[in-house]
Amino acid sequence: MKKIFLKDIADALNLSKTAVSLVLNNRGDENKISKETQKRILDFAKKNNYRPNQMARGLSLGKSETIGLIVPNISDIFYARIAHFVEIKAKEFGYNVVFSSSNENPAIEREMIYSMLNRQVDGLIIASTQKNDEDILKLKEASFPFVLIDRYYPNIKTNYVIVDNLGGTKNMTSHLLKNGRKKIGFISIKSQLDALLQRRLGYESALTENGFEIENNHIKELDPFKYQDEMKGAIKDMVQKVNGLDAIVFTTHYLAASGLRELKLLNIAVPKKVAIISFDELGAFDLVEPPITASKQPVEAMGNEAVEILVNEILKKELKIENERVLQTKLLIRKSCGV
Amino acid sequence: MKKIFLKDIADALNLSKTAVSLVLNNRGDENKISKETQKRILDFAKKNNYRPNQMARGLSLGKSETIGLIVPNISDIFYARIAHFVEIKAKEFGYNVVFSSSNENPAIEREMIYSMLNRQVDGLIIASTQKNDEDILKLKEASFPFVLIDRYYPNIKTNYVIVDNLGGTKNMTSHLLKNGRKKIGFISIKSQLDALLQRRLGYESALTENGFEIENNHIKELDPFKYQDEMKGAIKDMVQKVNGLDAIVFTTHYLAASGLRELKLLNIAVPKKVAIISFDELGAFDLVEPPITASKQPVEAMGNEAVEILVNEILKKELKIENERVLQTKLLIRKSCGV
DNA sequence: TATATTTACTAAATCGGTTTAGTTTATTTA
DNA sequence: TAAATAAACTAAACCGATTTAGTAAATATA
Repeated sequence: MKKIFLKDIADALNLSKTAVSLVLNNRGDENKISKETQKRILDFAKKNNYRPNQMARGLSLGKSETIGLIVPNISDIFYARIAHFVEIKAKEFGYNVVFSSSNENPAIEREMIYSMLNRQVDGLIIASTQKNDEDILKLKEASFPFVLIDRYYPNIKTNYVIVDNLGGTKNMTSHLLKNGRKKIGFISIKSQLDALLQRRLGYESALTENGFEIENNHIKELDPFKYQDEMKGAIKDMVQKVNGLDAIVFTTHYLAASGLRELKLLNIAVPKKVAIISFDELGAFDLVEPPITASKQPVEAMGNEAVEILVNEILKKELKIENERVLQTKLLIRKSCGV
Repeated sequence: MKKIFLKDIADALNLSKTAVSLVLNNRGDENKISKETQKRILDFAKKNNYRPNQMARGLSLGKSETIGLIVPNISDIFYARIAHFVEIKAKEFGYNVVFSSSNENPAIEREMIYSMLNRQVDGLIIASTQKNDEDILKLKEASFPFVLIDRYYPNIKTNYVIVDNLGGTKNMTSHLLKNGRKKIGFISIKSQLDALLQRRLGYESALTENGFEIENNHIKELDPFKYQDEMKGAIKDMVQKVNGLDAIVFTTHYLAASGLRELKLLNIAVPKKVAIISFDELGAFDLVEPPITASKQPVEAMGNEAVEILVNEILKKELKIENERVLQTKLLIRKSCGV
């Protein structure tokens, strides 16, 4: 079963490449290729298992029916799930997905963007490091179809699909206050990401709106690559030293997991002494002890909407609609915040 | 900043496309392009941010510097992590990665294989549904470079990287026996996957080697798509009904998680009444109550080795070495099996 | 000084598709 | 019955790279 090309079909049937190409692209009728010839071509192609070389096709058409997905880290279950739903939705529209991880490094992200452009992806979905204003602007100026997901650039008007980080965290913090907690800490990652800033603002606004002061030493922002080492100190400071906090808001699932791990090692009772709550969750958060209350992100909707917006953008001719979607998180109440 | 092509560089510098192409591919010296001309080309290309169209390049070269990765489901953390390490290693060798999920459907897997071949991937890494003998054989006959990962075809000689499923499960079962458990159950997925068969054999051989009978009603194989519904019944049968088992071996992380969930709902004490142990683990298995003893798979090594073997295969000229790698799992002992 | 070799390039073919601009033959229409 | 139209195709250009087979001018060798 050797590989067969357009020319082979044309030669075998005594036709031109043009005729064969037209028919195989479902444009036989409009180009008045006789039904009989069409059938001959289709049958021969099927029998010989013809499959067009997508490189040649892509070169000729200037497109590839491929979407590029750039995420910080595909082994983070959050982005893995995004990728999963992006892939499913993309396939519905006939697109394949190429992915790359930037590892939170803007230089790698830039490299990935251009590498994908060179590979003629038809559009990009990017969960950006948010330090690439320049390249995002270039994409925009070039009218290249793209959608930001999970992270966006507040100062650049683009299509994006994000969640309401402020609202979600405010909600979480209010939940703790409602449950009687008075001294609530906040553990996040040191980062310029707007999502994390918004989460902090959500925490702060819940406090102030409820008549509490914002205390700087109730807030810890850990190094993104060393948070596991820094967690113990942070928890000790907040809970065991002078602060005596009775609750902690974690801004990511991995911080919450790491935090709980340290709380257990330090023998601090959760939620009795300290309640914890997490922005975003892991599949096993209902199984840990205690089960962790968390704001669940609508990952499936995020993936779906990003693809829908992108495909629309790819196919559209002139219309210039900006799609800015802010989805809501959902608080899953479990036992880590007390009753 | 508009897009620039090889021809533009040639025209601007009054040179031929040939010269420019040779220099940009680092073959200026061997083709006696003067140092001065080389510098002019390199400078101009850099200044104008030239990036070759990879479709044209791929068409011309018959290769794409891209590796295809086909997994059952990218949102399964196990495969997400495989993808992560595959991507990192591939990048080291200068390859990009295209991924697709087969959703355990052999028809989709076949479609993905051919779609990727049409996109001129240089090689494939496949965690197969294991129901595609035909296509795997075709790949082999065509001498197309590929490596199976996680799942292989016992009857087809190929490159593969898998783990010692039998040994790992035997080890797990022995661990339970050593801890004094006498009536050990086995919960798996109904499937033809050799990995799951081996895990069952591992369980059985540990039992027989230690003088225990294999009891068919101690073994449950759940529907892969309905295991969450079937889990409660399985646990009830095994623990609460006549069987009165005192331990359960789960063959995947999601079965263990689901099983623990039901055990908790049924108020069955773990490990006091029933010990549990899991093949493969989730990141939070050390945080759940009780922390789950599990066989950890060497995901990073699997990804790395698969890529190394594949790249070797892609680059090699004649030599025909079969690489069959069976890696060992590592038992992480936690509290779910008793002391 | 005539010939051979080297240097520094280039023209054109090629990869495998798509597409534009025709062409030939048969059928209508005036 | 000649001119116009329609039917059913095809030749060749094109996408943007790589590569083969040369070539003209400069230098070396006999």
